Amino acid sequence: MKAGLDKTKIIEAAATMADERGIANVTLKVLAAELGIKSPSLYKHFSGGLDELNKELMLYGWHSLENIITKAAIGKAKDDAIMAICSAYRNFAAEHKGLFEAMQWYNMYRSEEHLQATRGMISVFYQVLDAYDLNEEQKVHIVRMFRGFLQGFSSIESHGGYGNPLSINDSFDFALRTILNGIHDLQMEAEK
Amino acid sequence: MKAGLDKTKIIEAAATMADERGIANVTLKVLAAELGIKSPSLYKHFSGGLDELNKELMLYGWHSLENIITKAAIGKAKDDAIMAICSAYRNFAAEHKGLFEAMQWYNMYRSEEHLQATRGMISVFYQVLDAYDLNEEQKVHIVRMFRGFLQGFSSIESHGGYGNPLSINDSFDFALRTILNGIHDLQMEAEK
DNA sequence: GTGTTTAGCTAATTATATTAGCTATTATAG
DNA sequence: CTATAATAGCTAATATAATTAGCTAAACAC
Repeated sequence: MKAGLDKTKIIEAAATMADERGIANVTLKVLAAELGIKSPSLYKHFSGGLDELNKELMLYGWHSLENIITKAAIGKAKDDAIMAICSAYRNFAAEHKGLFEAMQWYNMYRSEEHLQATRGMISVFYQVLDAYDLNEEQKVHIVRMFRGFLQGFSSIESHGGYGNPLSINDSFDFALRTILNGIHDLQMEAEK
Repeated sequence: MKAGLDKTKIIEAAATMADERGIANVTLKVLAAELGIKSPSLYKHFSGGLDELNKELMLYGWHSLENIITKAAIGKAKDDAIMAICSAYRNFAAEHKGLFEAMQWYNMYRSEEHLQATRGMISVFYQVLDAYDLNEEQKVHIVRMFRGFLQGFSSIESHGGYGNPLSINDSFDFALRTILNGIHDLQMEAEK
């Protein structure tokens, strides 16, 4: 009973490690070494082993992202708020490549917990959209579009999939403006 | 020299298996068993082992997708062509969950080959966009937006990440219309 | 036909995850 | 405070997958 470890500390260490070496290189062995313990000891905290650790990493990641975009939206509304949370999302993915990987990668074949984990982040989008004159169905479509775009764009960008790095910011802005225009169009229809 | 295997046959078998059980469950052992050989024999075809197999799977996936969206665009132009290739992309992801996983998952820390692999698919988008009056920079932004959206949307959908399954088609249509409107707006500016 | 390549094999090695069982430290009941 | 219970850590052992080494026989080249 030397290293005063708990689940949280271990998950944070694993997240840091994932960002540094990639999620695939976070093994129980090397994680334990980093924490100054032996790998079997990790089972005292995660009886489900590596699998459970990955799941917790996924949950931790989505909760972190939720917090970050929530803070990004403070004091902002409408288009400003949307741009803020989208940028925060993108930055999070860029700064936490490994964790972001875990957030998507893990979810294979386990949608239940993943749905739960993303619920908080999604509700931030819905709250921001409440400031617009949109019906429920429209909001669903818009949130899904944002989620799809943000996840894909961030993922591609993180992996260096966008050849020319020069204007990625411009591409991101272009995309956000395009979606915002779509929202504005729905507004105009509603006002008729 | 019994089983007349070659790289292509092995990759196709691995792809099928990935779609059935998930990419993480495609092990050399079980793949070899499926092919009627022993796992060390796979090294005669892939000296790089599992790693190389995954890379080949990634390449195979992007080339397949390229072919599929190319065919989807035949006889179509402008908005029709775009909708066709986007739907084909989405369907491909839905029908090849495991392979699609490999296409994204693998690329971690190896962007070179991934860039090569996606080039073909990307050029299909550029060709379709040639029918519009857009400058090069605008095309870059639009293609990046499509890629981001399609990858993220398809990935989330495949993993059951969109809670209510009822209107996912509508959400997809909404998103495509939104992006197309963005393109049309650029057109109108160009005509001034 | 003889010689070479090579796709397959078995056996052995390495690496990781995981389980079992032990121990000492911490926490708790009295 | 002391006795007792939990538990975080350990070592040793097991299981499974990837990989390497070296062998063999089928296919092929001439």
